[in-house]
Amino acid sequence: MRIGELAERAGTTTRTLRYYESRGLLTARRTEQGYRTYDEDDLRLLQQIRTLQDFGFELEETRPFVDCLREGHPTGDACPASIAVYRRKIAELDGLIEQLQAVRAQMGAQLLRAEAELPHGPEPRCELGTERDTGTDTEG
Amino acid sequence: MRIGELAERAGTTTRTLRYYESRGLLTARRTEQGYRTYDEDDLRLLQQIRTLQDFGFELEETRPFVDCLREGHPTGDACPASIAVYRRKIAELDGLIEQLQAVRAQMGAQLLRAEAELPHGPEPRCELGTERDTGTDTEG
DNA sequence: TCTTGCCTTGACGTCGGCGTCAAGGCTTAC
DNA sequence: GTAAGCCTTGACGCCGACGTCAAGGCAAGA
Repeated sequence: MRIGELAERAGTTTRTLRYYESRGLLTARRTEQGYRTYDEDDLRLLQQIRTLQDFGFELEETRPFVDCLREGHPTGDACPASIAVYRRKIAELDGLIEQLQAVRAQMGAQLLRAEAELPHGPEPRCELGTERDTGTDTEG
Repeated sequence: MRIGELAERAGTTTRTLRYYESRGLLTARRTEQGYRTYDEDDLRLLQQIRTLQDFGFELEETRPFVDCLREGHPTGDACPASIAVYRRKIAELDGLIEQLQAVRAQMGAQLLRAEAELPHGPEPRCELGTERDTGTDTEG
């Protein structure tokens, strides 16, 4: 298939595929006329990249998975290098989540304080019955 | 005080302060020589901005807090507009945390699966005695 | 033949929050 | 007088993952 079809099947754009190629992640055969052509393996490789991107991976971080697939493994994470990246990203995620939860807690406290100090009391944003609940729960 | 001192006291750079000024967030009086001068109120305003930035606010989102302080309120969140931003950001945070936790769970599962399918079993990354500890610390 | 629609390469634009450099002015110390 | 150290404005650079535009080639259909 050519670049337009691959892009559409993967739910992305031709620009993105050319960009991946420029980064050395997605190579293409060429027709005599210079058109890029791809096969189903390329589609799988591309889907792997997109999945990881959706997970928040930077492009460079997808490279071990791409290499793994290129080596003939059935999945991109069937290699130690990919697994190492998984581990690193999970640790990053855990740290980030922890940070965000801390910020969330601080902001929640600030909000409560600020609301309490407002001249006219806790601003009735929208009347959900009474003030029994603000709708936000602080579960861990 | 002049820009250098303010920057240092706020733990930031002169470039940043000029940038804030260009965005209309931090105004300055001028000496006859054209030097920017600031007072303690400006420092407080700047600290407010920096705190919010640390919370992950975009500059534009700090504007209501800045306006609030300029109106003479003791804190930047003593105004309805600021509180509205708090609420929005908290909702954003909650959504983001939820997303990240979902991604985290998926990646954890993927990692387990991939490890299990590795030829030589679950890769002994490094032998830390036994598996008594995963060693995650919370960086600042 | 002409239009339509795919493809090519190349190159500049975007966004946010600054970093960094250039060229120069003011003041103070030596 | 000159070097140091502050300040000024202006402008380009950076990062990541592309978007978008330009100018043109190739193929298929009316």
